[in-house]
Amino acid sequence: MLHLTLRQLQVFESVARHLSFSRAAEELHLSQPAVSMQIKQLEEGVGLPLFEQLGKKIFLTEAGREVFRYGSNIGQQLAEAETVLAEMKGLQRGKLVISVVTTANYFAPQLLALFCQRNQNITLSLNVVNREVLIHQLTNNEMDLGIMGLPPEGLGIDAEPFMENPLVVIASPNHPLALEQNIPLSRLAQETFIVREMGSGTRSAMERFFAQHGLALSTGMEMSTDEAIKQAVKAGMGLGVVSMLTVALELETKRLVVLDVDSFPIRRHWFVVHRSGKRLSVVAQAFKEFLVNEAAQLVVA
Amino acid sequence: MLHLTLRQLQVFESVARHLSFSRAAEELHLSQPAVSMQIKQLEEGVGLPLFEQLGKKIFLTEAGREVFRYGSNIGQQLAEAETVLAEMKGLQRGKLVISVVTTANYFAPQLLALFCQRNQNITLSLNVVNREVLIHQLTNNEMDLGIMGLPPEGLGIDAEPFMENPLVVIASPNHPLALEQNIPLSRLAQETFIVREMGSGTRSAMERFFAQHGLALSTGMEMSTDEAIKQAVKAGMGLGVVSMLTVALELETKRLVVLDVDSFPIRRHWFVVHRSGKRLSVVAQAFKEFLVNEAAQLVVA
DNA sequence: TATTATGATAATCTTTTACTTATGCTTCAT
DNA sequence: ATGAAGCATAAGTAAAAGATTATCATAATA
Repeated sequence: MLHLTLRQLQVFESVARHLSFSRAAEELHLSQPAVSMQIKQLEEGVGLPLFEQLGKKIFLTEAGREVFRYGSNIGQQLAEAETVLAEMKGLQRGKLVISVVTTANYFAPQLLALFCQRNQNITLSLNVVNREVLIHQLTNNEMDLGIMGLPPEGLGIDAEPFMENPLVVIASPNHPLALEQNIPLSRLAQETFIVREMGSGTRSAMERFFAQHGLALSTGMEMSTDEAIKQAVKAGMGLGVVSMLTVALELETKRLVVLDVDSFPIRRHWFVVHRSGKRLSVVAQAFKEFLVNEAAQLVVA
Repeated sequence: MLHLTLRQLQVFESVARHLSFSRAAEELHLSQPAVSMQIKQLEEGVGLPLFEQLGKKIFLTEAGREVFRYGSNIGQQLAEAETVLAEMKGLQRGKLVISVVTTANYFAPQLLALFCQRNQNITLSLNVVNREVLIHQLTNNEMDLGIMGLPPEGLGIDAEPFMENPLVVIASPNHPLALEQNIPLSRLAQETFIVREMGSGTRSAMERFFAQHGLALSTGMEMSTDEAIKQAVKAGMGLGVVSMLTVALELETKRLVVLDVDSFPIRRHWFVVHRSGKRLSVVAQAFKEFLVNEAAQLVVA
């Protein structure tokens, strides 16, 4: 094994550049013998003379030229590493791995795009998965931050709310209840609901809500995306409970209406989550703060 | 300036590979705290955490991945340097810079070719220059070895003879003296000689020789190569004095003849030279020995 | 809940590193 | 031939590097 130190290479580089021990010593603010010793040790480590002295001039040997070449490469690698790491300390560079729950797909991309726009040179990876998978990723440390509506408890997860997430009842504009006001909650017991699959955060929240109010929920089809629920509701196959954010377009274009049911909307929040105890990178920390401080205004607008 | 040591990188590499401090400690035959400390110091030097611990598993941070990448590159450079240098210690690799005097161009390439053939992986650079330039290169250490017929004295040059270099008088086959035998040296005083330029080794040797024998040399044209002299002599423009080696072909094909002059041939040698005190590389040393031991037989054959 | 595995921390010791100054030797230039 | 320049060598020193063992904290596991 080649035994040498970076210090030796550094001193060697200076000597090779000046072709003078004394000049190198000056440059490095060392005594001349200190330089001689470093070179001597390097030569011992390498096992070959690196300089030859003829008269009062010194020259690089062939071996010296090789060491110079490799030493330069190494120096370059170090310099490059230094700048990259320096950039990572600031916000100039970094990688951010984010997973969001299916529903968040309606607004998360906007936020990420905006954040990346502000901080160039940040590489981003976005995964859209369902709640269960996200929890799995979270416990396995496969991501930096997650966005979800219903953080699991007791799994050592830090969750911070950053935006409202009202759940509303949607119906086709042709639905009998479409124009009514102050619909009593109990009235919904007669209706059929198109719901998300088990394990979905929206589904859980919805079930809990109805249970709390002593209502039996009659579920029709199960859909694995909010998009599918919207289509089914549009087609008049029943009512739906979805996040307000997912139906902005449909409301505007009158494809769907929000029913004015008592106790609705269900008040929930979006949370940014990460495994507790995880040391967030500079970038991750910045993104989290970005969400907490600005996301609410940005998405509304 | 990024402050880190190769030791730190080495330990880091092991930890990153095992994703375990304890495993790395085993591999490196160290105690676990020793590993912890190296990593800690590296992290301090870098200014960023390289690992994060979640539960009892550790993960590389983004910064850690970068350090791993650059560290690997550096390790690779070191390994490559090691093999190259190891090869240079043997004869498996090396570079040889040779300069030869113009006349030696008639036999030096054969020798070099043979040497390279025997020792693959040796890079060779051959310069053909005149005597003055060669001496200049020699004093400036611009080459490893030189081949010349008349080593300068008093310039701190080591010269070792390795092959005979007889100088003969050549003439056109039609020359009046062509068929004569035992031509007295004095007879040459009536002839015109085509000579090499001043500073040429052959020219110097020739002048010295005539002077020693009390003869005035009448010179005609000056030529800067032996080839040109041969052409002029062939054309009947005068006599020439050249190294025997340069006219082998012309003698065989009767384009030229060697005159049988008393005291001729001038007995000289080819010398392999280098600046005295120069540390010859393994390759240069080998080539020098090759010349001294084998060149004579090889070129004759 | 007790055990075990893993890493962090503390105290300590030895060795090596990275220098220094003083001095000597060689070569070049005056 | 004498001085100056340049590198090597020797002796000495303060700091650090690189370990060790012992102990502690934490989290997964049985």
